[in-house]
Amino acid sequence: MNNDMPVSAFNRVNGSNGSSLWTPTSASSVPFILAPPPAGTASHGHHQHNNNSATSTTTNNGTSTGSPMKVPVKPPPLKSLAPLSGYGGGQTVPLSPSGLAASMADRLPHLTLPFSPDILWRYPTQFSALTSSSPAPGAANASSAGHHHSHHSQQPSSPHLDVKPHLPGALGPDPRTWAREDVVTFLRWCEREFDLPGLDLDKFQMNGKALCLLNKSDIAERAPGSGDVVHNALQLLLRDAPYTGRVPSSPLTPHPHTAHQQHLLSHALAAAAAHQQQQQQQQQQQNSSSSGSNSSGNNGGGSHLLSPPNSARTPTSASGWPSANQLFSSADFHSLGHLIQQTNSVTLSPAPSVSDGSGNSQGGSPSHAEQSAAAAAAAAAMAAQAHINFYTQALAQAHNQAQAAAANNAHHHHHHQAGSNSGSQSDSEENDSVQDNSPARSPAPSTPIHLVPPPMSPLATTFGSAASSKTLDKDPLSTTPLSDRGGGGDGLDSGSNGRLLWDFLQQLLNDPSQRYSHYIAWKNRETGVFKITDPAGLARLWGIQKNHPSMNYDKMSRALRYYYRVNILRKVQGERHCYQFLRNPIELKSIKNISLLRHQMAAAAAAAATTTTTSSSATTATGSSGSSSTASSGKMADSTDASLERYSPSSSCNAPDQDFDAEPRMSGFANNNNNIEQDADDNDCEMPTDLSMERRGLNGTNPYLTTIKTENMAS
DNA sequence: TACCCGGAAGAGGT
DNA sequence: CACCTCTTCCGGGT
Repeated sequence: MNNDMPVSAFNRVNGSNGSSLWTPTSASSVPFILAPPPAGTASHGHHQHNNNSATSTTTNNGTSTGSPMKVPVKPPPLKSLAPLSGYGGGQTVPLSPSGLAASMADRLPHLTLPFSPDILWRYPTQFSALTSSSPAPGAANASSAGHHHSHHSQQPSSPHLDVKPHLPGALGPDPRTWAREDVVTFLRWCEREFDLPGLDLDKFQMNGKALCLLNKSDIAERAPGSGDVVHNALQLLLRDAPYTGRVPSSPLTPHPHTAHQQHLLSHALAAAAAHQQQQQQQQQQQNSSSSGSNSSGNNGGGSHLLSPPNSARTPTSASGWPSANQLFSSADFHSLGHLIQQTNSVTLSPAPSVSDGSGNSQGGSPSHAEQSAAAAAAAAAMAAQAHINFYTQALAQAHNQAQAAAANNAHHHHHHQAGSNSGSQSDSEENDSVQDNSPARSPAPSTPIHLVPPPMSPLATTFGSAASSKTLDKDPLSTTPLSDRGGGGDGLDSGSNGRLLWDFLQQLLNDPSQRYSHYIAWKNRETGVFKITDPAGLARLWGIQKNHPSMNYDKMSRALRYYYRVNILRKVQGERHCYQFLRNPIELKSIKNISLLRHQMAAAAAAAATTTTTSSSATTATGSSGSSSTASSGKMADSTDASLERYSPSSSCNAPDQDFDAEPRMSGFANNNNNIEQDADDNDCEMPTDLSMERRGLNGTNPYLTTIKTENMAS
């Protein structure tokens, strides 16, 4: 039985045509690279029977007989590129095994995409236009958000936003050198550029240096509703500030603080983008009235939204982010971090068992977490907006270039087709990539893919998502394989970059050159429905990516099933190897970012906590609700709850749904926009957050889910 | 048979 | 050390 999501869940908005919707690519960004398969990749095999227990033992070593070898060595096979991945990136390019090393190096330098796909991903709407080819007016904005990318060849310094160029000429490049008047000038500029509500300049009677010392929350206090934007803009300036004693952080090598901030920013941006989109949509709606879908895709189009399952839910509107906006207004902006915590990210954790205390989570209290999340999102949105403005042009340009490149490549690819495998690839664009071409491997050509890293730097720079933050300067490629990389250098997100299965799939699906279409392809991008055309081959690629040579479709599909409970994916019933993404790119991105952040924060918190006492204080801190707080360390209490609820156990999500096809849903989708309001609650499913399901009880879950699921529960 | 489902235990990374 | 995201196995269903 599948249950898929709650029926209602599906709504999605489509945008106009969808092109844009999912388009963008991957999620994240990260390009990942697949290295050639280790020589022996085995495909599967093994099964050891032993159950788990055995397995464990097995682990690495191949000890266990059966088991295979898991990675005999950790091959370096894949590597993902870094983080920048996150956003940055770009595109990936397939490499052929053979050429990897060399190619990597080469590639790095120029990544193909001018801009990272992320942008698209994040700001589909805007891009849609772009994508579609026409530069959309609104579209322009997107750029910044995405960040990264933009410049092809050159490194953009920070792709993200370059605020500088837009600043009043009077302002010096380094905020730290600003006088009071400059601060005022800057703030006024922010008001104009970002349409901020109105800043109380009296609260910013300080010089630039002092302003720079304010943290996000400080600024937020002084500028409710706009603090994040101001802060983000300021951080951008700081980041790029040439002089100062500070380290200039290059995008690539951000320094810690910066990185962290950027990280946060990236989240914010993503949210912001969403927010912006929503606003746009709302406006459009208002204007057009309720036509509902948007017609053209204008920029704002709301296209793309996949909303999650519950229809109601997602207010997401085009933007995908649900409520953010709503909340936004009122919202308090806490620090993003705080928000994030509350928010919960998505986690795929184990099943829920706990009941949540709340019971309704959503209903009642969802609030904090949600609100905060919303607030965060909103803040982010604002920031994003700003960025967007900045970058719009850049993006458009980038986009065009990208397209051009794509065109070039076009020849290569083969699309699916059979044989192909091909790979060919292009070098051109992507750079060199090598592609491999390879030989065929089994079913699919298997070639390993290489995904090229993103343009790197860009992302790295700023926002890049979490990931980006870290950066990898080095060459990602060379760096380690995913797994390995973790620690060291970049690390960023390890979590993300291609490391997350859904992210990986998104990247393959959105490969501009369609190089992986014989492994996996969209059936309906607008609705997020895709088909795994070569299960074995895809599993192999995934195995390579994760360094699990024994990966097979069975295992990979198990991983996919974990996404059901989180409402990231659902199975399209009746069609083999056919699944559907339940969240739009923006949401996914957010999930990813939130997840990363949360992770980081949790770690930090844990560390701190250990030192201090966790107990009391912790609770308060975390939860607004304060309720459970149970496990301190664990997830954040409140959020958790909330999240849990939301995600309640798998069952919850899964509703019996029926058909899926894209179509049906689509329509639903459209609705979303409208829904925005209500949904705060709905979020449940939607936002995401947390995948984790910790074992929380199902019960509490949100009503929404609950109802839906009832049945499932049974199981 | 092949796919699909989800529980359980654990690995590995952060 | 806790958490996250799978990975590995498995029994059961379609």
